[in-house]
Amino acid sequence: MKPITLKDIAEILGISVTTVSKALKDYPDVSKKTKRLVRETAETLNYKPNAFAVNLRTSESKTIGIIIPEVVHHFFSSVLKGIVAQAEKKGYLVIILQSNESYELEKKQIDLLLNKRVDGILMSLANGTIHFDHLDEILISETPLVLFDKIAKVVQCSKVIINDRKAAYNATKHLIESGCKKIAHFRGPLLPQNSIDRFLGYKSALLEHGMNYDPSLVYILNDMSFEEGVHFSKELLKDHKDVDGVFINTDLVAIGAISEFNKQGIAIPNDIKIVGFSNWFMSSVITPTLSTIDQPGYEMGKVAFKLLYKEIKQKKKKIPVTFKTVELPTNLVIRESSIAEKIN
Amino acid sequence: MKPITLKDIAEILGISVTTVSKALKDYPDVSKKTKRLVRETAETLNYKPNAFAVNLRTSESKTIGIIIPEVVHHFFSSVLKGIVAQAEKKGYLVIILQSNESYELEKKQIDLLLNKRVDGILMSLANGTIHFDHLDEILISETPLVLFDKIAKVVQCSKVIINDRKAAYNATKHLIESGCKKIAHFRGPLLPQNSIDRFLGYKSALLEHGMNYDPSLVYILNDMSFEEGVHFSKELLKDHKDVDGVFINTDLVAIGAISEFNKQGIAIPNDIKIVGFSNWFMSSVITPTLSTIDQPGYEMGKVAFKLLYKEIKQKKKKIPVTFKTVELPTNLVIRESSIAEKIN
DNA sequence: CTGAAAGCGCTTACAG
DNA sequence: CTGAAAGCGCTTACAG
Repeated sequence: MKPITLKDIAEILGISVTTVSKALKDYPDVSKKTKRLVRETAETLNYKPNAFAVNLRTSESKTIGIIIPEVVHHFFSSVLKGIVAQAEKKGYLVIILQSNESYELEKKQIDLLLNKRVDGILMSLANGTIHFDHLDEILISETPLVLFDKIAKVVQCSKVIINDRKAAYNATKHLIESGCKKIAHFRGPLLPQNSIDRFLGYKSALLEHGMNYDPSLVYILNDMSFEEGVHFSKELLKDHKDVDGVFINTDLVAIGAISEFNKQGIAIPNDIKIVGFSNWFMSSVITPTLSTIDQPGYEMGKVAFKLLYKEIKQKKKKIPVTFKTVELPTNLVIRESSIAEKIN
Repeated sequence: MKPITLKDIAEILGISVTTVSKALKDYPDVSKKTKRLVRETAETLNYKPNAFAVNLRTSESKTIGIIIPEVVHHFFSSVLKGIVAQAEKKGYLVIILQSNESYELEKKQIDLLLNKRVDGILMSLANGTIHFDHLDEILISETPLVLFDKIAKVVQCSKVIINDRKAAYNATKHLIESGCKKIAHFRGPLLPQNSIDRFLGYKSALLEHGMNYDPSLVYILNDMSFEEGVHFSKELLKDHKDVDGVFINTDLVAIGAISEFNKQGIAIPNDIKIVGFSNWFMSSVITPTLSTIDQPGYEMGKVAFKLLYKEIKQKKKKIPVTFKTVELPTNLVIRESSIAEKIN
């Protein structure tokens, strides 16, 4: 069954393709009668404009691309959900690609999206990404780009972030105020900005509260898994028997830690207090419930798309684009794992 | 900066657009010298074929669409990951849409994909989907369609499923063999085929092992959340004090149940045994670890794409398509939550 | 109010 | 081995 075209409708009604096209797009210079006729016919035949032709004519695809490090991940899938929901509202479709934390893949995927001529790109960078020439390609092609969460400060584009440093500072400060004297940190890999920032927040909270900063209390994680939470908790207990607080880079790892501490009979929060990061729903549900930093994934996706959408519109109208960095608020959620001991 | 076109290259080299096009596509009837020249120039200018024009000419977009009920969900995001990975290998990009379990949204999204003229569609149906005329639209448009996991048996297309009934049968049988005398079931909503099938498997396992089927032991869940697991565990303990086993539709709910049983001091597996469904990674990590049915999400995504890809190729070659239903094996994973009591 | 014509950037059957 | 020409299905500036 060949799809119906404008030409088909034009022939049936004995009018020109031009008029059919204009009638369907409700141009003011077409008579009401013709419009009605055209619309009825289009309806009856179930006419659908050929998107390929429209794309070619208008040079836009009404499609954007998103590259994230990992799809099976609570935070990123929340962001994805926010993006897709918002995009659909504005008539945009979303192509999803995942870099698996690899620079090489990320680079290749940018090429794929650029070749596809998407109207815009949304990205959160891979841990393996150390230089950013591949992002320059996006900028050179004048494709609007918005980075979120795992960003590169040097890249000239709009960004949506949280203040990782401040959030980590608050988490650590909260541990101090709950009475912790020796606070460890399970941090992410060395490269990504957010694990650097969280580490810096941790460190400055210690120093500003007159506490020692001891590098041996900082453990560098790799894949940020539950298993790493278990493993490094064991290490921590071996290395520092008197540790009484941990600030952990992400909830999944923190839940691994809780599970290990529970197993070893270390009482949380009495022996050791824990604060995680991300507010994964499991953290409100584990025993003990986990204090954490609420990181608004869905909201971040929504805002990132909105920024991108605005840039796409501006580009179309040839208005010069000014880049914006939106910082979303985070929130320290205090639960059982970090409450101060009751005074006996 | 205007993108480079074939015409640009042709003009620079003083040859025709035809020859440039053929040279780049390595047609045999172009001289080696011309090919080399064209390629070098294309390389230097960073030529990228205009995908819109190629789409229009070839009537294919090298893009497929996927509609799933929910992105933020371990099983579906695993499927999505499998699809995206496999599609990328074959040069296809994936548009992601989510129905939020709503028939209306699902219908609208099918229209979006059809209007976009994707080369194929992959779907897992919403719980709210009761009739399937919207799927007929896909078939009428002759767009290849593969359903996975939440399918409709009556729809004429390829499918990737697990044998929910058999898996549920095995889960329940395992509870019986572990010594349970009174086994409850937390099932999913009434409509989706997979919650029906799992219920039927539960029921037939009981009957075939000479046990009573008592409808009051079957609880119908709605959103299959952790909270529902907590809630219905409370109900269950109120209604049936002597229950000693539960087969639960999905791990998240089962983990809610475990958490509530733990809280009430009901010993798992000694007082009550539990088997879940899906093998979410948390189930291997909770205390006690949860027995469950391993449901291969990533694999399902891979297979679904492969089927779709084959149909896309066949359609292109005008080979008539025969629909296939692939049933992926599941696996009962026995952990602490269901082991038989030791004989004292 | 209507329509002929050009053009978006490719691909490919055909001629030479 | 090379190229002129047609055509994919639209949109839109322009003429009448």
